[in-house]
Amino acid sequence: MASAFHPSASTRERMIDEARALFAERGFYGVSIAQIAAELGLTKQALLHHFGTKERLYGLVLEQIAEQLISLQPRPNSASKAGKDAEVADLGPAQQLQDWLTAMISDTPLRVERSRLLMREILDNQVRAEHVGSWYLKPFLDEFTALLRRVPSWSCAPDAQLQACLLQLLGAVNYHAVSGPTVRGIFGAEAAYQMNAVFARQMRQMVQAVLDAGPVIDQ
Amino acid sequence: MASAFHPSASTRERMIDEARALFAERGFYGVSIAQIAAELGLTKQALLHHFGTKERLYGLVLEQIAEQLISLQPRPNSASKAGKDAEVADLGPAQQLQDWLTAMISDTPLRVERSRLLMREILDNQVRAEHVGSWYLKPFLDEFTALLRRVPSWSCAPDAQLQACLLQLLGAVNYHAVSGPTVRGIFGAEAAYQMNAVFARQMRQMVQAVLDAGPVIDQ
DNA sequence: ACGTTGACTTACCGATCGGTAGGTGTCAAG
DNA sequence: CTTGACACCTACCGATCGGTAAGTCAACGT
Repeated sequence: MASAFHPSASTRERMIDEARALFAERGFYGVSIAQIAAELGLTKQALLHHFGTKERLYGLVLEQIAEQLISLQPRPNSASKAGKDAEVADLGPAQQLQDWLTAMISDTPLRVERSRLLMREILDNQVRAEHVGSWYLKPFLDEFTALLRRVPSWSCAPDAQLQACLLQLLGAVNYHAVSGPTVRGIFGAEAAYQMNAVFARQMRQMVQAVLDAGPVIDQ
Repeated sequence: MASAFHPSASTRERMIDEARALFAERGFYGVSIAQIAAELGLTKQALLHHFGTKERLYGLVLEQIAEQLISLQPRPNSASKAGKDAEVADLGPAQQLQDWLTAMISDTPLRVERSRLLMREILDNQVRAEHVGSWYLKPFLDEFTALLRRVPSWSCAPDAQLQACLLQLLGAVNYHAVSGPTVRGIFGAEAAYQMNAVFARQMRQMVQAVLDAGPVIDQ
């Protein structure tokens, strides 16, 4: 098994990368597998050979994203290491959550793609969920919920409130990256640049405000 | 011109209504004009007869939405009327903005459709903007910006900051309606119901926090 | 009675969709 | 040298896409 030399794994990755870029830009129905393949200098049958169906390719893209988002979390679990992990564990869960959300808005192209896909998936899910069994992004949201539950003022709130709060925060955070290119198109690059410089701090203020406010007391 | 009896105008409206519902649910590329027509008991050629192209139909849907969103604004302009308009004028622009955003989250099906379309348009715009001249929703955003500029603490901020702030707020507000059905699908109707009860107040807190914070000072 | 207009139809068009069938070429193991 | 696995190909499928052409049909003004 000298598959380390074999370029096949790398091709698979290139396929998923290109699929992610195009799905993010145009949406599931807005891209054909032939277009994805053409971008790679291949035919659509090469894609179908590796993934079987367009739906499965899309699913793999989303699963990869969920993993990436989870990996952005400041990790306190494997606290066996040493100093730095101990520090992370010492941070309050509220701060960890802040850091996690902040880590999501580093303005890399990859991050923009992730946000766009996240948003699109939430928009399209109810339609496509009828054809697909489970939701690709649920593991990520579950992990996220567990962290918020460790915030003292939120620990007693029902699950629904935690999820509502997190979806709201995620929406706000992702919306930034999503609206970026559109803003650039409408108002020009200069305005977009200024807005980008502002967004990060503004978003952090918002997250702080929501977390501080705590859950709404059920009347 | 006894077109009051003629059902044609009504048919046009029915077409736009159905188009809005389906575009909101599945996106521009996710629906065909034949599907829209089938839902109305017509053929796709009936739609093409009225609107020429799919793109134009979509554009009319968005223009109608922009008008509706603008009309949700508490109106201080035509302050010639009497008492109630005077009251509205007396409300600070910050409160007007709050009210406007709040008015957007009344949980009607129409409102959910509007939010979904708004979000989809922001996602798709950069792709489709290459084929279409201008942006259908710009009038709405302009009106919105003008109102924020009348808030004292924001009046001196550059346009870019106002637009950034508004896009952020709009995103948060609309995200609520958009994520609703997905949440319902994932966590069940009961959780979704609880979350819905929470969202309105949470959103208002967030808006308040962002408005109070004021623009970020350019360093 | 006649012509016009507008709503809506059937009948198409070429292009493209996702997916299947059946290859070809390469490479490594036996 | 053969065999099998794998990556990727051409060729093709039926369905559907947005859009065009040429009508049919009822209601209208004259």
